[in-house]
Amino acid sequence: MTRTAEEARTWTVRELADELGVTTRTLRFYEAEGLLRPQRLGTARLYTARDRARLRLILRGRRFGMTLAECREIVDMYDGAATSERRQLEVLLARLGDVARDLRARQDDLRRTLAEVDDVAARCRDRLDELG
Amino acid sequence: MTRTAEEARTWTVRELADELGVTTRTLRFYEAEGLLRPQRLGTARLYTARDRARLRLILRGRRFGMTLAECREIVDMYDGAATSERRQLEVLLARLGDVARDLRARQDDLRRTLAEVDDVAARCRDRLDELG
DNA sequence: CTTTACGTTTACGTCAACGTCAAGGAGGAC
DNA sequence: GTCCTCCTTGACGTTGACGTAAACGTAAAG
Repeated sequence: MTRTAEEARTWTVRELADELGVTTRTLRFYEAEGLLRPQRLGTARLYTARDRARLRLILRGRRFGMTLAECREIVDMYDGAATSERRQLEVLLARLGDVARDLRARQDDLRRTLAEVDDVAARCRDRLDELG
Repeated sequence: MTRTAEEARTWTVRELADELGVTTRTLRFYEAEGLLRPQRLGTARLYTARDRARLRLILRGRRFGMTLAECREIVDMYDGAATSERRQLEVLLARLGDVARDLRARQDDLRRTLAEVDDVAARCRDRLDELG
């Protein structure tokens, strides 16, 4: 499977939905919200590797508790990275900095949470040991 | 400020809400949902350090996209860690393991996301360099 | 004693993110 | 042809997590 072959591949709604664990309703909803713009083959939707990549980004954002509006901002940024307009690149770079900062804050948050959970687990084990 | 002094301190709805960046409506809602059980001074709510700790846990869960039901499970677990019933401790320990696994998966997810964001930012900078 | 600034409960409203249902088109199997 | 299955587009329903408004209590300030 060459690179071009992989990138030329397309998906139907069902294929893409099943692969990424969402319903077809979700895909249509995202399209109505302007997050995806699959091509059409007649009336049927046809998703490219690019659409698939966008969708994966969106779903990851959702897992982090982002709203669809925030997800859209992110995926649009990824698309904007190919521009050649100086001003747009600068704006984009600044936004990316914000996003990165936010992500790092989340990492810290997550680290603390995990440490606490591990701590509670340790206390549990101690109690169990005490109980023989 | 001794330890006991700090732990003996109480908060009104407004104080707690303002400090943790939520509305009083949210605190009352959480109470109605059984996530918080502040004492009463007459009819007024009085939150202890313990309530505050629970609330912080809940809010952190929310930031991670957890539902209130999931948050409740977590905070109840923290409370349950002091039990002396063997069976309950074992169940709790197992659940904690699940939670920890999930958290670690999220960490990986975050790491990948951050790497991608950094990558896009780097490509931006390259483009800017090319443009002089 | 009234005003002002809180607090309270109860009830209904809202918004996001879909689910669900109805009514039908397109294309293959038989 | 006629099923059958999958797809389509609306349109309305649902759920979670609050917001908002009404109607009232309370306690300190002037």
